[in-house]
Amino acid sequence: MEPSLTNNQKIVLQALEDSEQPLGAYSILFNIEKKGIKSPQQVYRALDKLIEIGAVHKIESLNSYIACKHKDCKARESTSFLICQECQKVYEVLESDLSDKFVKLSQESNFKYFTHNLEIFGICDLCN
Amino acid sequence: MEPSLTNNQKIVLQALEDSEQPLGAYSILFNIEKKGIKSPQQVYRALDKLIEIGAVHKIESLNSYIACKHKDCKARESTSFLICQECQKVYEVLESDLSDKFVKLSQESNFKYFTHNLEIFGICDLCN
DNA sequence: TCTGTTATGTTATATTATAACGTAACATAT
DNA sequence: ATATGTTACGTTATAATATAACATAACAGA
Repeated sequence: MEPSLTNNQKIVLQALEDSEQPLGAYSILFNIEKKGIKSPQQVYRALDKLIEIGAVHKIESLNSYIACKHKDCKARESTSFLICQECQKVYEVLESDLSDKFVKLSQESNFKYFTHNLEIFGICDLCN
Repeated sequence: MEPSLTNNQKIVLQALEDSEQPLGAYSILFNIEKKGIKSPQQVYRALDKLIEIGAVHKIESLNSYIACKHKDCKARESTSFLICQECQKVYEVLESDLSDKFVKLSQESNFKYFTHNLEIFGICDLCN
């Protein structure tokens, strides 16, 4: 079942969905001040929840956030991205065999795999 | 040929080498204040250079840094880590076929691979 | 209605990172 | 040896990212 979003969460999510690029928290805040959101806290709280339910992912190396384009995304914790260094767009990769690969890789070090974060940088189709 | 390090760079690198866990920049600063390092700038500058020559890597999701244990590390840009959620230790993975895998993965989206950052979270051998 | 839980608003502060400026150290070309 | 370019250094200030802490509101279920 779909979790219902609060007003603030909807506003933050909408801001991310309207953006081609990932947005930082303060950039989101700036975009939605006209809608009554006044403090970083409100943004970060909404982001926390949206990330928890998989509607938003964080790009760690950019300290930025994107709306997930996939319905009911399973990437609550593990995420894989292609990040274009030219246009800044982020493409989420959904490859279940990636996790398999990482499980195996981990095992070689007797490491118990839980989650992963993969960020691939390069040039996207459109910019090439 | 080995690039020679300046005094500040040596001090920062030593702090990281002495640590079992990755350290944040301000944590490094705290550790080496007694050696005359007084400002974040000095730490960040040293880190920039150390990262550039491959002696130090940044763990993006932790905003922290580790000394590379490999001689003349080739991971100037692409890095792969196993991060233990129990003891916080970070193990660097050197698998050249990872890059190959990511190149192929990228190609499927007509994306031109440059570099990557992989962070795998789980439990290490010692903590298991 | 009481109570527990979740969301909200708000102020303040912590944490991480860079900008900007002036000076020093040093290599090397004249 | 000195002028010049480059790299490093020291220092102060500030930007950018994220969380703490506290009071209040909204709401569901016992």
